[in-house]
Amino acid sequence: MGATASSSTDPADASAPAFSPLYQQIKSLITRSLQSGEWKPGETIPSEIELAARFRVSQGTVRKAIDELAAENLLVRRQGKGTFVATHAEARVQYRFLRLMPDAGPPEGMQRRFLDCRRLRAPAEVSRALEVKSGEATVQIRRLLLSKGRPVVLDDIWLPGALFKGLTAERLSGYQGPMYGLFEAEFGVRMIRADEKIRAVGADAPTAKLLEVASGAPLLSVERLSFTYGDRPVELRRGLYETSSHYYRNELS
Amino acid sequence: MGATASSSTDPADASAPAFSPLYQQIKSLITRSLQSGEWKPGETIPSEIELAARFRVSQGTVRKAIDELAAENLLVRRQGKGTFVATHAEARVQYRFLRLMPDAGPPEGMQRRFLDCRRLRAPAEVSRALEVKSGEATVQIRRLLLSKGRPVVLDDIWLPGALFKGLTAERLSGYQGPMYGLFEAEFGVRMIRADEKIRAVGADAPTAKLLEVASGAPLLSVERLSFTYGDRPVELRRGLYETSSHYYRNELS
DNA sequence: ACGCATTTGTTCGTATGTATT
DNA sequence: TAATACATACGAACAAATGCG
Repeated sequence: MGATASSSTDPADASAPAFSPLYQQIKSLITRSLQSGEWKPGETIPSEIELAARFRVSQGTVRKAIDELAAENLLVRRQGKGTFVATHAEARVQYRFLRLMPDAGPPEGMQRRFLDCRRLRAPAEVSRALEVKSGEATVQIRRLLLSKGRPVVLDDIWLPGALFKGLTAERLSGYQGPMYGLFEAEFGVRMIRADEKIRAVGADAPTAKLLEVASGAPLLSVERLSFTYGDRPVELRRGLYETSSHYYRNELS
Repeated sequence: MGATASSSTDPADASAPAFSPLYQQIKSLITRSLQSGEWKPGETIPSEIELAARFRVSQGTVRKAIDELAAENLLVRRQGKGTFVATHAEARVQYRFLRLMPDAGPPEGMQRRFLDCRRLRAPAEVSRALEVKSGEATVQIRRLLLSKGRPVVLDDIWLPGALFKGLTAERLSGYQGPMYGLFEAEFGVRMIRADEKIRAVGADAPTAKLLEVASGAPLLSVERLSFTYGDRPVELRRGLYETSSHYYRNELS
């Protein structure tokens, strides 16, 4: 068997944390290539046959590894065409992270208005969440989303400054398409999954003004921590949603 | 080859809606057995080998069918023991439907207090959601969930009366464990998945009194429609959550 | 329009490993 | 220890979708 895979005659793979099935090892090798940028979002990865040859395992073993990566939404399989690196430029992917739906009518692409984009030292709470040193540089973005001209979402976003050098309000405004698409295309940071904590809160005065609601009006507070490869947190976001004609959709399954 | 599966020499399977892969056909046969109650929640289903013999296909094909059913949380595989019908009596399953977490401390089992359980004709909105005829009998339940003695959740639940004959406040109060566990054990109705619509609302006067908050206080409104086998809606639930020391957890992946 | 090569999808068979009883 | 059941791994063949010449 190949050099990479475990072997009954040569079990001395000192570095590995523990035993794991072959397909899991292949899976982590593929993940590493994704992480390193060997294959970029939207591109195809090598065919199953090629990967099998490269890793010196059977096609079925590669297949099982890819199956799991596809189930985790890191890869997308397309019969007859190949296997592609998932990208936030695709509609399907966007709806995984965009949960606010209008009460009536089809899902809408809301207008964006960037209110602020500055660099500042991370507050304690932010640095803790993003796992950067306290006081380290972060990018802070504030934006409004509007539906039919009326404000619906106020987002405050924090990003680690080290990963997003050169991010400005102009870059944000100029980019068409989802913000996560910009992040992956321009900064090589791909959001894989996120945890959210949702509450109902009353609007404070400045927020009420921005969202054009009465002070104290009930708003949905959505606190999101997003992760990239290797479960590294790379975005903290706090959104306030005005839900009188929109709702947050969730599917329990 | 069985009577149901397609065959290259005998493609005349008139009844089937369309062609589908063998393992999909096996999957739907297994689903049918689950639905009919041939294997009950918590029990094992026959081994892969036995099922392969029963359906006249290879073990690998049965395996792929079961893989998908396990991914959909209808079955649970346990190496060395067998494959089990999923049940709401298990902790893992419960947390798929129980999203409210305390800000501090471990997940808690909240106390329940049933305020009401009556039979009445379905209001238009309810009958539409549950897909029963307008005015048909439904069961309506109202309950409070308490954490450390303080009310946190007010639930209003509607069920199709035809499926839940004999459901009373006493049955509900007497049953230890999750309500969905009662439903599956006593009424043979298993909740498979659910759609939720979440908003922020202000507490009206009666609600404020029950939840011991000020009138107009922001509450999370969670409207849930739950489905059983075959995507049949069997529960409509509207919850109001007091989120000053709890939050609704969601994972985007 | 047709056929061919490529790629993923399905199905079978077999052998061996690991967990449970 | 032995039997059982799921898990992993390999190999092989054909089907279906796609794109190219």
